Amino acid sequence: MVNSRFSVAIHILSLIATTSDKSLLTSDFIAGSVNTNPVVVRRMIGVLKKAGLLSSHTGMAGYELLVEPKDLTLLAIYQAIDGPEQLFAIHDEPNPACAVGQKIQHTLEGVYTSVWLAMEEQLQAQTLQDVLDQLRA
Amino acid sequence: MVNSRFSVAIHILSLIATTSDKSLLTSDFIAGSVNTNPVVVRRMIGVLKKAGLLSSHTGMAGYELLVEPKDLTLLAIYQAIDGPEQLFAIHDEPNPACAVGQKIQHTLEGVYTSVWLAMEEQLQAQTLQDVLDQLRA
DNA sequence: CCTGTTGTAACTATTATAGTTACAGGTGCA
DNA sequence: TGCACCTGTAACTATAATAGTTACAACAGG
Repeated sequence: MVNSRFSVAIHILSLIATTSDKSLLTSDFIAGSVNTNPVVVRRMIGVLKKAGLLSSHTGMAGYELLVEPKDLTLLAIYQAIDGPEQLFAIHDEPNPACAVGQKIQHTLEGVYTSVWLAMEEQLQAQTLQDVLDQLRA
Repeated sequence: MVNSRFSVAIHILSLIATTSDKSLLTSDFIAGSVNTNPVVVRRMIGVLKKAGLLSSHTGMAGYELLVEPKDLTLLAIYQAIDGPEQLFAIHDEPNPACAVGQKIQHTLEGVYTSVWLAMEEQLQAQTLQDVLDQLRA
């Protein structure tokens, strides 16, 4: 099980997308919905902002999306948070004197790449708008 | 990034599958190839044994696969290790008084399920034999 | 009986994640 | 101008997962 940052990021972006009164959108308000600490929210928002997904201004309430929900794929959100993440860790320094140890890392990389590509395809196929539609349903 | 247990498990199973002289197969020998502690190996083997993938006998060197490499999918290995794992964590107790908070968990579960199914398909499509072939190549 | 092995419990170390406190500095309004 | 409220960020703590280690009981086979 991986961390919950992806879930929190989607929650935050959904909240920003669905709240029309921007003056309500403070880190404190968002933290109340996510049920966490305002600083955790501001930290996450800083990451999403750096990735160009939203804007904010010091000292002023109100966050705004910079990408239309229908154009914002979950993959873009995922990448904003975790960067070019690797799915599974590979144990380092297996014994190079062993036939298996020598090639296992490269082999596993191939295996994990195919798994990751399948995942990526799914994340690419879903947008924030899809999430919003399901939230409304 | 997830832990390296999946990688270690595949390494161990590959080693067992490719070592014909079973008397060499001690937890110490395997640990030397993986580059970890013998106890870590024995612990992992205990899990794989419990899942019915291999056999061992107290006090006696030599592990043996109970499933043919061509019939042993990576999914089976994955499930042996992590059980019915969830891919991404979902933050708990989002605010039920909020429209987003109220439905986000269920929505995210749907999203993550679709991602997991794609992953599962990939893991199901590859067997230990495929790994062995790549190790030999 | 002795050596080497497995199976396990118990402890420590390391790291990632999340939560918290604190505060500098911006914003806008009375 | 002063004040209340906000963001951005650093620094620290708490918790939990993972891996590594030590220790030892029990078994196998010469």
